[in-house]
Amino acid sequence: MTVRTRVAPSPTGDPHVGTAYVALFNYCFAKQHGGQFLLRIEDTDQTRSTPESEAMILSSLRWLGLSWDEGPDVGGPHGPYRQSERSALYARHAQVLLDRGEAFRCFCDDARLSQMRAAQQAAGTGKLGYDGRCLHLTAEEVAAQLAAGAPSVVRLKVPREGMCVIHDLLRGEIEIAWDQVDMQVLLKSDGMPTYHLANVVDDHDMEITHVIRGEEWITSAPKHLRLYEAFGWRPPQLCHLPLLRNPDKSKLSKRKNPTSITYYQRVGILPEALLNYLGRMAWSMPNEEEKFTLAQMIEHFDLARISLGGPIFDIAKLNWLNGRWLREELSVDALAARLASWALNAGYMKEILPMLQPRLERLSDIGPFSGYFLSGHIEVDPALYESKKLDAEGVKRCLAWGMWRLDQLSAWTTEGIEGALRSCAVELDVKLKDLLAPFFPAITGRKSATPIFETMRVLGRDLSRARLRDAVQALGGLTKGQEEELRAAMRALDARGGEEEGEEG
RNA sequence: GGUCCGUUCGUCUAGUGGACUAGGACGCUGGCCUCUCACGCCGGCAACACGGGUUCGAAUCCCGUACGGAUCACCA
Repeated sequence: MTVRTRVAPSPTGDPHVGTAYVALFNYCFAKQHGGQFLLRIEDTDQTRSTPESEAMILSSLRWLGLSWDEGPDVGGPHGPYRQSERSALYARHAQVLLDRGEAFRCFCDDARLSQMRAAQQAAGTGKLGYDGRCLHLTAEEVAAQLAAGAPSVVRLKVPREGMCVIHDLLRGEIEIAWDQVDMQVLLKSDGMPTYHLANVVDDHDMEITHVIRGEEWITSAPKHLRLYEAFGWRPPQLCHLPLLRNPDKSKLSKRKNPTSITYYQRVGILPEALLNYLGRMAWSMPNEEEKFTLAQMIEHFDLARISLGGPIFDIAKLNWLNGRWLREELSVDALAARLASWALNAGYMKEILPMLQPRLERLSDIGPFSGYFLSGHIEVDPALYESKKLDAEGVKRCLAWGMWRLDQLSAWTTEGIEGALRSCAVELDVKLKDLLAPFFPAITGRKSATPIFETMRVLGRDLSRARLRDAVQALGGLTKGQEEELRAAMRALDARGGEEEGEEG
């Protein structure tokens, strides 16, 4: 049996380092066993998935040097590799489950479900999850509802007693009582599958032998095992990797740490070094060498060398490792070539020069003027943030509010940035000029500079965000209370709420 | 809160019952090298969460406690 592993990112945001981390381990495991590694796009969430995000994920993983034997761009015998193109397959399989009595139609709407949850919460018995109301519908009742055009979902039947035993390659046997497992929705009312159904159907169809994914999936493993059983399929080996953490130990998130691969690319981390560092997360070479290539990692890879405590993503150590790669592996020629492909090239010059040209008196002015277009982080000088119109708290509020509004932008364009910041000024009831004042030092390190919207656009979302965050932090940061208050105010302003990124593993 | 997973220096980790006076690396720090800085080299600080067992012997095995994390969606 050939080993086949996969990484299955959801194209709902920036390419996440966690995705690369999980991809790396899957890749090494497969390659070491002479097997295949595939890439599958889990875009069943129609409202959040975007083609731009998918493209960035693919190019980021390629940039790192990871390649896949089968995937949406390279094809393969088990395609398509994009779940949105496989809908018919899931609907068919949901029907099989319905026919076998392993699943049931459910007509409960949002209102009833939230009412049910509220009641369960109030009862405080600790028993949560779908109460099984539609489980008792007769075939006639279901047919009648369907005929009447009532929207419905398909839910999985789950035993109400007994234990589910998960065999985890890293942790041994994990037992979870079936009554802790919800009767998961498999097919949404829009006809799309949920992650759980699509994942199981695809892993089986694509002959995945080992599912190596993040620890966050442990508690839904019983649902997956139940599905394999219901279909009569043999489940793959499961292996749950420890999660990458923020310095405060919580799951790595962009609110607290840069998480986008493109950020690390932008600040000048070499792909080899980032991959190397990710390989050092929870794993070590037998000889404890810190620096190694992908080929060396494959050669020595061993699941037994994975430690289970969640590693904190430490940028200081990543920087040190990157420095070693820079000075130990690159000749001056090679370094020059790297710098050229990074930013010291005509393409990038042509992006920033239109902003610079009107401000130049001598060619040499390019030095002081272009510094912030090439730097990573900017040193924060509090004096530059002093404002006649706003107090220190007001300045921080402008920066934080603007940063969050910018986060909500789906496309990072000059117009989008301008629009977002203009509405911030209205929302905070300050003049645009006063709102923007602290953005100049935060983004460029100067009180005045090139046009801020276009400058931020060129710098990119990740770096702009990181610099804004640095500024807020260096100005004393927001207290938990202030942050909560501000976020609440923002939530109140827009009834809806956009939230954090998520990805498979 | 229920369930599950985890716990070795601040951080990444080595360690799979005796070789542990717990090793390496980042960071911090003292020094050397040196026109400065960086690199490099030498040194220092710093950890087995706690309590019970099992054993001749426990960082390593078992139980409990504490702490941390994840998860409880028609998101993945």
